[in-house]
Amino acid sequence: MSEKSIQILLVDDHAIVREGYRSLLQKQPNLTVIADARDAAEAYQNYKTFQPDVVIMDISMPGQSGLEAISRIRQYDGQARILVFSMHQNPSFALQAIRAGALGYVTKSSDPTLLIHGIYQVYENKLSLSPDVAQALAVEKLGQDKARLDDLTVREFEILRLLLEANNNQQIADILNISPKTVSNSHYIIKRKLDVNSDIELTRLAIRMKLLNLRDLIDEAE
Amino acid sequence: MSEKSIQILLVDDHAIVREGYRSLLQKQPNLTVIADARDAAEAYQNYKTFQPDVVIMDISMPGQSGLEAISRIRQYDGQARILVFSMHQNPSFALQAIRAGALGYVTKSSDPTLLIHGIYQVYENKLSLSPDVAQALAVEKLGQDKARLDDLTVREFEILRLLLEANNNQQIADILNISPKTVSNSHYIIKRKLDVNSDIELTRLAIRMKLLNLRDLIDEAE
DNA sequence: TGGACATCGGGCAAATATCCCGTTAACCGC
DNA sequence: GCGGTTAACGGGATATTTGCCCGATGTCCA
Repeated sequence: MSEKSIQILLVDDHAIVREGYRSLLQKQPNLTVIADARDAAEAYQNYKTFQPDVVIMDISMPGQSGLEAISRIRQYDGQARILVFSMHQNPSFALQAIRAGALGYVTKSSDPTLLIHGIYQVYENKLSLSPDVAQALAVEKLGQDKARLDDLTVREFEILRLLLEANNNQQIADILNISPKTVSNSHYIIKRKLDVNSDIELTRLAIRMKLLNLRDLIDEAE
Repeated sequence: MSEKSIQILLVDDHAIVREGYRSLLQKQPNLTVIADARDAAEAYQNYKTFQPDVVIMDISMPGQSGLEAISRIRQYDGQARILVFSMHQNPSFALQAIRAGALGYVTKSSDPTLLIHGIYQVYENKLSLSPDVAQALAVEKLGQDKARLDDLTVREFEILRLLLEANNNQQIADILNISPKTVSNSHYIIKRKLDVNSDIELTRLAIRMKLLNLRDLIDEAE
């Protein structure tokens, strides 16, 4: 055990979840939560201010996503150690998070000890994936449908996510601070890479790939 | 202030979130967490065992849903006071929860004080909705959402169905022996009648309305 | 230092969307 | 049968988007 405590920055948009982290992590003598943040911009600011050892990040946040925050933090500090703690078991999310610069990916439905373990792993610059995601990623290698999704760059994936939330090009441009023309170009590239000819096909594909959360779409319980 | 503490049963499948509840609620002198549960069956059992004053319930759980748990608990005890604490801002979820027998619905992104406030409200058998959901529900009432599909003519409905099967305008024109221009016009009218402004929104709406059979799209079960 | 990639956006022709309009035909109550 | 109503069809005109190209810049890495 090291004498020095690991300094942690928490990023999650839900107050109750931040509260849970704090309570859980405080039981670990070697872990100290020194700051938290509720969105990508605040995460970046607080990273610069507090220089934490490890960042714990939820990637499903409204507006600018966790992926964006990961990229920006890693751009500022190539040594930043980021552990994603996400509700998505979909391995494509994990893959994109790792590509954006995360070192770890643990699902929220995992046992809390896995989160603790992941923090120590990431602190030592080791990759850490929770078993469910690791297995899903392994299985996925065998499939071909998902391979196309993995052809997307991190940025394209981000734009796809925003498109699926029914933002138009201008809104996405505003969120990402880029030109609508770039969004439009990416939109086209995404469709070409995914081999679809229309937004309807794109949306159907996204549902099959579980990029779109059905629970958000469906009113009645099944 | 009452002398007696309010006894609470927590239901959530995420350990980290249960931890957050405990930490948050323990700070309130009048609230005591006497039990928790991680799924619908356990919630029902523990309700019978502990007879809590208020149940705090997450409705997005794997397997049997929170809505089901609400129904069963209310069937067992028509006086049960249940507060749903959910990540979904979609007012339809709130509506269904209330219909199932919940007395309150607070979103997880709300300020934590709203949860505390909601608990006291529900304890006194008062309805409690967080402002974001209340507003969304109100807006929905004014609207339109359900009957809009009925505004479509038979022909428009037919064209919509073909569009959703990922046919383009020319293919539909060939199938129906009409001009592509007519298909294009109908496509536009459909979007206007359904009040959407992109095909992505159109597809999402179609899924909500169950025009698109999810089973046709999704191979694996959730 | 050179090569592979990612990101960003301009250009431009082709296609489509959007909103208007008129025509035809069917149905319905009286 | 006769107005009234509504559905179906599709042309015209313009605004907007799409599809595909291109080059500029930045980053990572061997």
